[in-house]
Amino acid sequence: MKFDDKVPIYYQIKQYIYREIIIEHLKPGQQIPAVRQLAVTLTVNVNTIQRALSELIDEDVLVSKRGKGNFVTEDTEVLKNLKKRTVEEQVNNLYDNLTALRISPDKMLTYLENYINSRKEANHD
Amino acid sequence: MKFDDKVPIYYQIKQYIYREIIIEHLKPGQQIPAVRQLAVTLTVNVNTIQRALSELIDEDVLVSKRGKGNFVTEDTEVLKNLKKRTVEEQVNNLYDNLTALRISPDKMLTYLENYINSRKEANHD
Amino acid sequence: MKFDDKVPIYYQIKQYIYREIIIEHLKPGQQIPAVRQLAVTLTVNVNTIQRALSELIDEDVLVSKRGKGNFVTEDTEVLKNLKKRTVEEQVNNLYDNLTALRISPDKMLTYLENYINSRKEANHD
Amino acid sequence: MKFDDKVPIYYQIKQYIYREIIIEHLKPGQQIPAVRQLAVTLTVNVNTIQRALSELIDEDVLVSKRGKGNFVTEDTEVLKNLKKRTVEEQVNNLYDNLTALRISPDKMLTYLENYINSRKEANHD
DNA sequence: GTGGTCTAGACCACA
DNA sequence: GTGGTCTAGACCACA
Repeated sequence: MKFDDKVPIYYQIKQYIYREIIIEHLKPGQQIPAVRQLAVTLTVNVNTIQRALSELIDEDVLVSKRGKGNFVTEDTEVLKNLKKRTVEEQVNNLYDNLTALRISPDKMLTYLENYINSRKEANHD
Repeated sequence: MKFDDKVPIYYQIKQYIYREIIIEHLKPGQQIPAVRQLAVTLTVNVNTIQRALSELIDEDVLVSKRGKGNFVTEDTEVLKNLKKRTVEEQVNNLYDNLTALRISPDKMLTYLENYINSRKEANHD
Repeated sequence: MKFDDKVPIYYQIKQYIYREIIIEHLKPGQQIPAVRQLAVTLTVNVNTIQRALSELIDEDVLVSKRGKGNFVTEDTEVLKNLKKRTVEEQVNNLYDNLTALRISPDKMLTYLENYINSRKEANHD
Repeated sequence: MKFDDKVPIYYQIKQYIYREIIIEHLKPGQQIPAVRQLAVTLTVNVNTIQRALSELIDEDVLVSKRGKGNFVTEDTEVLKNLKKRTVEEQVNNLYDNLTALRISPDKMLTYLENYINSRKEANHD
């Protein structure tokens, strides 16, 4: 996995796990890979993984069982919020950043449409 | 100014200056505030400002004139690209992040529309 | 049983057994539940129970009889000390911790009285 | 400083800093010793200090200023709660633990009084 | 085997 | 100088 060196790695790992849960690569109640396994997969130090996980545990997204491993929560409320919060954050971000560039909401939609179309074409190559 | 403590401050200052130029708060050829002035305005250390500026000079967005100060470039090519690149980056970001969440382009547009509408209502309060 | 995850579980199990003996849920000379039974009751691994028990045996609080099981000691001296030591530890703890907060002995008593009264009221709900 | 090896060191450091703030060895708004200084004073690794501090920052008990250092909060609300919460926790603890030993509230008070008296005498030696 | 904690040491952003 | 992050490696509690 490639990391953006402008943002802490542990933070990017959190985002990665959010995504894996949201798209149900990691299902509710499922055990996530062992800390040492993740460290290898993501080519990152065990402590960095630990830091990400311990924040996810604090947020009740993961549940830690002593000596057994870490598991995705089964709390559907938490899971629903997770998706909602994550998507909203993205959209909110775009909106704020483009507004700061004095781009009107209408233009934002146009930009996004155009971008989507350009990607479609690119995929036809 | 508030900074996100997950991203280097000098980097956020660069973004800030990009914005000021794009929305023409800082016009082509205009002298930008003195380093010490910026440091006070942004409540940030002089070294941090320097780092941001020197990268902007490397990118030809700013031009440094010995003993006079720093100026926004007058190269219209650079300026046009600056805006285009900045906007595209934002849209690209949203697209990639929502795609990673398995959200279709159509749904992205819907999310953005809904968000825009919710903001309009909020502003009527 | 719920465990405080800041303290080793085997240690908390020791405390639990001390309590059961002090309040005579486990009587002098009585056989205590089998290791596997305790493991189920406390939802804890057998090894963890073993570790707690072997320390209790070392302390002469429990007596192990080959092939028969583990028994509460009948040594009244040991039992009397057990209670005394356990209570004293608690009181000593409170005293030390509050003294470290510069709270006078008089105030400690007041705090305890107030707390007891607040609990009484809570129980009337 | 001596640490109890039954409880994580970072946790004991948190308690230590709570105490220092409550007894105003560390005053509101005051800068606390540098991380590396604390590491030396408490003969503990820098990372262990960091872990304790970052939790205290999360709890708004400390405020971190980039490149400057860490400071005791000036939020009087937080500080008042800190003392209240800390004392209550202690008393609550004693109450629960002695109740589990089937000791009545009245007896608790007697035990505490006796203990206080025994300490007074000890000090006369 | 699994996670939790700690250490020694390094490098970086920021003041 | 000050804190934040990361690494390599160790040891321990628990399953």
